Amino acid sequence: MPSFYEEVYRLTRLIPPGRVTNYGTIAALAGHPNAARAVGYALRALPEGTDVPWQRVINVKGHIPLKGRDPHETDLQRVLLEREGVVFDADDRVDFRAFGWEGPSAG
DNA sequence: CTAGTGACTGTTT
DNA sequence: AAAACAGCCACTA
Repeated sequence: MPSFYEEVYRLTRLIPPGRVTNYGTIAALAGHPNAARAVGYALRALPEGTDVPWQRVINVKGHIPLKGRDPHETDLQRVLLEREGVVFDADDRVDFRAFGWEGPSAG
């Protein structure tokens, strides 16, 4: 039985390029719809050179808060997403209605 | 097992 | 809309 972390990383890798999703979705796909906290905890533990597209996982606000983390990481998030084709709003936020990813079954 | 912490989210003021 | 409070889960000591 895979650990919660492995599930989170695995599901995060399923997110197609040019799409984004929130922690709640990943948590739900992992089997715990209210474990968004734990999802963020898992992604936070990821290194820089990881093969997990953590940048495609953002909060309901549309981005990752810079609290407790160097702006370099969060800034990289926007850069990576823009390189994938994701467009940011005037408030540096992503529109889930345009780039939101509900899950592998949703397509 | 108990206590503390956090890349979250929803409800209430 | 912004701030404050409560609920949830997993990791660490």
